[in-house]
Formats: sequence, C-alpha cells, structure tokens
Amino acid sequence: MQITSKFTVAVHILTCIDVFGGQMRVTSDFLSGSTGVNAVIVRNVLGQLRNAGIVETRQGSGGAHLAKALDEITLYDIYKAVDCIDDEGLFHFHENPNVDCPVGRNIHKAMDGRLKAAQEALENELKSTTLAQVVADTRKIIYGE
Amino acid sequence: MQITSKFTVAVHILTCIDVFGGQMRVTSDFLSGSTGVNAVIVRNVLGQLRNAGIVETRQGSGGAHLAKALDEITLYDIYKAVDCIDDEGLFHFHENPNVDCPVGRNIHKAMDGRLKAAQEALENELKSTTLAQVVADTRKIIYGE
DNA sequence: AAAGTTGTAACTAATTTTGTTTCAACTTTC
DNA sequence: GAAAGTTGAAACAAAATTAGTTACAACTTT
Repeated sequence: MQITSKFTVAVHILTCIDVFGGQMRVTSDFLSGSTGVNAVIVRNVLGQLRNAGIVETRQGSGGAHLAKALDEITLYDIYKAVDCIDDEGLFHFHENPNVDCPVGRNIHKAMDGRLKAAQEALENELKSTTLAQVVADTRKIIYGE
Repeated sequence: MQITSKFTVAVHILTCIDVFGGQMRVTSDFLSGSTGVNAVIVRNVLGQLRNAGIVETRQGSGGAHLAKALDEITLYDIYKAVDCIDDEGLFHFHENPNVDCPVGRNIHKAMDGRLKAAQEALENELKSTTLAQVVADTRKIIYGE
C-alpha cells in the first residue's frame, strides 16, 4: 500500500514552478517532461492544486503560477489537495463484520479513536513542513550551499 | 488510498482469540464468521501473525492461540506483521523523473527525509498502543464498565 | 479410518491507479 | 481574425493491487 504518487508529483510540480517560473513558462508539457508523468495527469493534479488555491492556471495563456507564498503551503495542504486519503480515513475496516458477534459488533468502535490518532500524527507532521523547506533543500542540492 | 484491511482484520482476529479463546476453539472458520472475511484470507493473516511470533497455530488440531501477552503486542507489531507498507515506504515516488532536469534529478532526495519523518510519526503512534488497550476497550463496550 | 482443520498454490473478480485519446474553450501572436 | 499553442475535461484503456475462491495435500484428534 502506498499513498498515490500524485502527492510527490504535486510537490515536484510546485518545486518546478518556483525554480523555473522566473525564466520560462511552466506548462503542463514542460512539467510532464520533468516529472515523467503524462501531461493529462499533470493537468489533473494542477486542477486539484488550483481548486485548493495553491496555484493559478488559465486556459490558453499557459504556464502555472503559485497562488501563495512558499512558506504558506504545507505538505499537508498538498496532501489534502490531491486527495491522498478519502473520508473513510487512512485505515480500512472490512465491510461485513458479523453483528451477531459481540467482537464483530464493537471492534470498529474500539479501534477507531486510536487509528484516528495515528493518522493525525502523520498529518501533523505533514502540517509542520512547508514547501519553502523542500524547495530550499532542493536548491541547496542543485546549486550547492 | 487506504491501508489494507488485513490490518484491522488482524486486530479483530487477535481480539477474538483473547475474548473467546477460553471458551472454545477459535478456528479460521469461526474467525471468518466473526470478521466476514474469507476463511482462506483469515488463514493467510494468521500465517503472517505466526511468522511474526504473535500467534501459534498448528495443522490439524485447530484453534489459534496468542504467543505473547496482550500488553506485549503493539499495533505496530501487527502492522508490520501483515505488511501494510512495503520497503518503498508509505509515500510513492513516480518512477521516471527526468534526470536531465535539475529538479527531476534531486527532488526525491530533497523530500525523502521529511516523508520518512511523517511515516515515523504514524508508526510511533502505533507503537505506543498495545492490543491490551484495544481489547480492554472492546470488553468495556461489550460487558460495560 | 473418519472428520475436521491448517497451509498453500493457482486462479478469478473487483477495485484502484495511471495512462491515453480526443476535442472544445481560451489566449496570444502574427 | 486566423494560426499556433495551451488548458480543462470526458471517455476510454491498461496496469497494478487487493480481496475472494477453489482445490487439495498435510496434519491431529477421536
């Protein structure tokens, strides 16, 4: 089980928009070239980021732009934007426990809070890191200290 | 994206073994009835739990038993036993980033540590809760305070 | 020996994820 | 205002993953 690659692709895309945005038009085609992901998928991801208010794109003109400062975008914002985890939560309960069994009837409730806490631990960690940090690290690796 | 239901099924199974183990033989068939999961899947899960040293089962005789005390089994042990997350980690990187692009070449490394930290936050939370707690909560709901 | 059980392999079905094709709508430039 | 290049989105296809099923050998107990 893995979280959809759309998440890391989205981070990649946003990093490209910041790094290359000053010099050129960052189109879905260019981003497809850098990420290795199909251009339509890139446009889908950009659409989700746009709906979340993270980027701005326009039909025709081409080129995506950040709609927020880098340090105002957390990894959690991106994770939510691309819908990594649905409303059911990170953990998956089997659909048909036997309600005639006292354990089957109650185990969901007994586990739920603890599993939510685990998911929140993950999400809080993502909330604590911003795109600014990731981009800074990327630039460091590219251009040196 | 959700973590395989084998995880919550495994917790369900282990809870049943503890709750019903005194009174009856807890077979894969019985567990299939309580969980609503196919008996072969139950046996697969039991096999993984056995490999991890969490339960004991034997061909022929039937009935699974815990191999450890409830408070020595954490949710993390179960999560590892049923292989929720493979060696690649929780987050999934796309396979074909463009190595000719400075971002494509380096973004993986730039993100990796932070994503590992998020995964560890999740796993540490799972390490902090034991099956004893889950079973106690389940018993409370079943039998009251 | 018979009945019931586990362990495992091979196969099927369902679901999810990713990729592809296609084209209308829009913007810019010539 | 026509041409070129781009986004947005729908419909479809392919690949991968997850869960279920069938079948049967190996084992234990009665």
